[in-house]
Amino acid sequence: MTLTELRYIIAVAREQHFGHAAESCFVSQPTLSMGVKKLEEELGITLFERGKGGIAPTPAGARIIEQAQRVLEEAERIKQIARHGSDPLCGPLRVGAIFTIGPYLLPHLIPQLHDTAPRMPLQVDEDYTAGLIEKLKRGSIDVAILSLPLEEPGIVTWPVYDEPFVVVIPAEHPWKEEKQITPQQLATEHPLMLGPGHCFRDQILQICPGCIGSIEETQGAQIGSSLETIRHMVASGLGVTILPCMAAGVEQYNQHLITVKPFEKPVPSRRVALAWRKTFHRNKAIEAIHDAIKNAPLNCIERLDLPQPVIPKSG
Amino acid sequence: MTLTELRYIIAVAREQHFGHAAESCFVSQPTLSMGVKKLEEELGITLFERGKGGIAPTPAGARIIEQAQRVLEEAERIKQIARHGSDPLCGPLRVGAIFTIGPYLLPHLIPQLHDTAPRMPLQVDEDYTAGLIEKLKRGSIDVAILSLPLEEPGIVTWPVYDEPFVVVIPAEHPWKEEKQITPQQLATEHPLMLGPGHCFRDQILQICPGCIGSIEETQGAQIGSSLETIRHMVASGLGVTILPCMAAGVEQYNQHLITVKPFEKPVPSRRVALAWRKTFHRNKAIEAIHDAIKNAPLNCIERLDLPQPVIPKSG
DNA sequence: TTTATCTGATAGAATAAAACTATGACAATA
DNA sequence: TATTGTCATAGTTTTATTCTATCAGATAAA
Repeated sequence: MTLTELRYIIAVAREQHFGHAAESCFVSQPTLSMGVKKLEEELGITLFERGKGGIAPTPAGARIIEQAQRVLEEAERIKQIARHGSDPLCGPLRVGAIFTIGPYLLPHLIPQLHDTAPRMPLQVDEDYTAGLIEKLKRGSIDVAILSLPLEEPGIVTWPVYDEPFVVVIPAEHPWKEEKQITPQQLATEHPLMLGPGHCFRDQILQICPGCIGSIEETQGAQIGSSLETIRHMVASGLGVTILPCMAAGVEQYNQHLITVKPFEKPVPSRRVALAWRKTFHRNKAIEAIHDAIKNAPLNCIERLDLPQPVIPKSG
Repeated sequence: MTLTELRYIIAVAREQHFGHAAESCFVSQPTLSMGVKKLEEELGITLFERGKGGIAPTPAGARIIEQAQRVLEEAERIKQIARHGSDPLCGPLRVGAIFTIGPYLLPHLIPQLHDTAPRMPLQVDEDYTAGLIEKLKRGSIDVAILSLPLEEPGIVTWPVYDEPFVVVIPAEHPWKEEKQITPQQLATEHPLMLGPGHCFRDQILQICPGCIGSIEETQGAQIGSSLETIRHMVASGLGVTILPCMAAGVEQYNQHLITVKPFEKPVPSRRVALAWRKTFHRNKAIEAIHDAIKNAPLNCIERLDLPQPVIPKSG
């Protein structure tokens, strides 16, 4: 597979005509035909249906043409970087975040970064911790926002803030007069939880080992697929739950249906950190994310204000 | 520039040694050296500092190596598509959304899609309408979520829901006893607005032409960079504003500081639609997004339930 | 200092790939 | 049936890539 071949198939898809496509690529028609054929042979599939009524991409061909366009676009960006220098705040940054942080934190970051790094659009990817680590290593994302602890060779972490957990109960729950809740109390109530894979689920089980009993009972539909779902389940009176404080924000339409209660001290919390490859060199970009979080209008978290870890030169 | 050359520079960056890099690429050392040199000449910059103490990428070189990795990763995905067929619900989907929709809608979509299309991770990109259109056309995103009207050659739109606007005022505002607000009333209060470029700003001005007077007065710091900022400004008593209903959800920490009032009928609203290239063929993926919105637990919007527009074969 | 040893760069030949021109096969149209 | 337009194939030329062999500079050991 070569970039030239990819340009050929894109031209064919655009022009729907081998001759015209060849012309637009400044090569002869047989050259282009051979290029397309060679790629088809390498991939082992037909990309274009050459029949009566002109040229049409096969279903798989259409996908591959889209993908080819991406490849060329990414390749073009190499030339841009070469031309416009290496300002780390220029060019998109791929940020991954775990499901239980992304939707609550990122909306506050994006406007901030719009001011501090206007030439650095964020591309957001939400996944489980395990998926983010794999994507980081593959180079598929640049930075991950996730929950500590994390020990991974080749990955640096920078703790940013601690996020306390809170207890969320239906408005008409027996605990509605309680000031604080203890983990022991919770164990008796079978709190609703996320499914396996979410690190937040494991954190709940660590705080409140008694909750383990509720897993069997909440198998299937009772296990929420997202914190939003779980909050709706609480609002519907299906049970109580533990949420990170940023996820406890009450939507307008059910603000009278749920009640948020703090934990008794010591308040359980999770430590949220940025993570990136040691070989990633846009430190200024990482710093921009960090500072955006620092300045975000969020009042329930406890910022840590640590210096950015310095990566010693390997070799 | 060739994919081979990109593989070479990645290998050099990884091995920090031309000879070892050549070995890992199964070519001779001079071949690899020449390839690197050729790429450096084409780009017009030095990628690696060859000096005492081994090989180190230059700042721009480091960026380019990262980018090269992305190019190869995207290229690799072509082979995957060829192997694993063309299931439209398999493989990442790049979704763009305007700033005033993304943060409020997407968090509800992601868990839905996690169930209905688990093998289709979303990659989210937030931008202005103009930026989204350009990215759509470039093939940099696959689908955009934006506000109508939109007439753009080569782009199809599918209206999904109408989102009413609401008026948001500080809790201790003179209007706190009003049941409904009229556009005429608003014009007297100089509502806070987003900066130019946001289509939501233009929509406000259309509903309430009297608001135009406030632009001069609110120039500079008074213009919010995001709806979140504006909401905080309202909570601080700096003024009133108009928000799309989904953005009016009250955060826990200021739920006593702001009040939401409906508009007098006819309630102004915006029509939100999906938009994609006519040449984009993953209709099932578009449908999955549409259905996820349809089933999202959002009660203030009015779903339209139209059929997906059929794109006639061009030719 | 001298001498191995290791680094990456260079030169010229051999090989492989890609491009061209010319032509062929097939289908739709006049 | 002839014509036109389509894309595929053949054979040749040109270009690019890769190889082996060798060089020049730096470093470490004798």
